[in-house]
Amino acid sequence: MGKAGTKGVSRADRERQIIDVAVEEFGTHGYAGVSVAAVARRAGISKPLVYSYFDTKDGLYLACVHRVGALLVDAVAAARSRSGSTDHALDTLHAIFATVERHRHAWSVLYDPALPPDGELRDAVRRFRGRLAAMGAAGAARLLTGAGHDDPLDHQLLNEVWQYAVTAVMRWWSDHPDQSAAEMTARCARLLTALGND
Amino acid sequence: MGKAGTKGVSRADRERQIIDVAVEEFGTHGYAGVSVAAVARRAGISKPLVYSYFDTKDGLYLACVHRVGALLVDAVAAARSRSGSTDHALDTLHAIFATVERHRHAWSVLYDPALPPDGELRDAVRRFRGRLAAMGAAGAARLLTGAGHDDPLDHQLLNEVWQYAVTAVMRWWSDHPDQSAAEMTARCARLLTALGND
DNA sequence: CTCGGGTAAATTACCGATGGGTCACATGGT
DNA sequence: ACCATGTGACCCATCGGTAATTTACCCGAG
Repeated sequence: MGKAGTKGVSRADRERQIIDVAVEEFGTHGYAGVSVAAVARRAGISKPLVYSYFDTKDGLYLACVHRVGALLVDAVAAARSRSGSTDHALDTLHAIFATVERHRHAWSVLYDPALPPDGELRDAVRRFRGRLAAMGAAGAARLLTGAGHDDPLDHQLLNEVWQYAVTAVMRWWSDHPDQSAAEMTARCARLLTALGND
Repeated sequence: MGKAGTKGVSRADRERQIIDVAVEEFGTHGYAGVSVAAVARRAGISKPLVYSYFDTKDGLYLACVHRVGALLVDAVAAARSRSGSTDHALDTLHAIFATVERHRHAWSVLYDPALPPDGELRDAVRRFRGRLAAMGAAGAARLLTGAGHDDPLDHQLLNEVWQYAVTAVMRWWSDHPDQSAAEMTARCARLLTALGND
C-alpha cells in the first residue's frame, strides 16, 4: 500500500482520525482485545505513525479517555445546568444520547471493566467516572434520602447501578443502529415511568 | 519447581480446581486479558496440563461458562419456583448473592462484554444469558404491560438494563468483600423501595 | 511381599504467530 | 535545504498450542 511521505494530512487531523477509530475499536473489543496494529490498519496508516503521535498503547487509550470523557462531562453538565433542579435522570440520558449519537461506543471506553489495574490510565478513567458519578449522584441522593435511607454505601451502590444501567442502554443502542437519539430518549422515558409504579 | 509425575490429585479434582481459578481470572481481567499460562501458574501447575484437560483457551472459558451458568440458572430457577408469583426481583437477587458468595466473579464470566464474537463460546454464553433473561423477564414484562407499554423493544431494553444492573451490583460487591450476602440483599431491598417512590 | 509393567498425572522444552515498541530511512511541501 | 509526515523491516517478550519425556500410583503374577 503505498510509499512514505506526507499525504497532506495535518498532525492534528490525523490524531483526531486515529482517536476516532481507536474509540470505536476499544469500545467494542475492550482494551486487551485491541492491537495498535489493528487500529493503524483500520485508519489506513502504519503502526509507527500511531506510536509517533501517542507514545504507547496506554497513551492511545488515554487520549480516547480524555476525548470521550470531556465530551460526556460537558454534555451532562450542560444538561444539568439547563434543567434547574427538576427530575434529572431523563435529561441526563438525553444529553448523553445526543452527544454520542455518532460515537456510540464512546461510553464503553470509559466503562471497560477489564482495564489494566495499574498506572495513570486507571486514574484518568476513575477521574472521569467520578465526575460523571458526582453529577448523576445528586438525583440518587435525593431518591435515597427522600426514602429515609442515608447509608453512604447505599448511595455508592446506587450510583454504580445507575452508571451500569446507562452502559446497558448504550450497548443495546450499539446493537440497534436504526434507533435515533430521540427514540432512545422516548424509550427511556417509558422505562422510567414504568419503574415509578412497581 | 518440581519434577513431573502425579501428585495424587484426581483428574476431576484438578479440573474443578483449574476452573475455580480460571473463573476468578476471567471474571476480573476478561477473556482477552487472561493467558492460559497465568491460570496455570496461579493454580500451581504447568500449562500443558491445562491444555490436556481443556483442549483450548476457548474450551477452558467454555467450561467456566458452563460451571457458573448452571449454578446461576439453577439458583434463580429455584428462587422463582419458591416464591410463587409475588415480587421476584429481590428474591432473584438474594438467590444470586447466596449462590456466588464464594465466587463473586462468576457473574462477570457470563457478562464479559468483550468476548470473541465468533464460535460456540459466544453461543453458549448467549444461551445461558437467555435463560437468565427469560426468568428475569417475567417481572419486567409485568412492570411494562402494567404501565400500559407493550413495545417488544422496550421489553428487550429493560431486560438488558436489568442484567447490567445486576452486573453493577456484583462488581460493587467484588470491591467490598466485607459485605455478606445478607447485607447485600438488605441493601438492594432499600434501593428497590427507594426506586418505587421517585 | 514384592516386583514388574501399564496407565494416569505431570513436566520441560519447544514452535509459529502475534503483540508492543523502535530504527533507519523515504517522501512531500515550503 | 529542512522539517513534518510517513513507511518497511526489525527486535524481543508473550501467547496459544504441541511433542517428548518423566514420575507416581495400582494391580496382577511369582
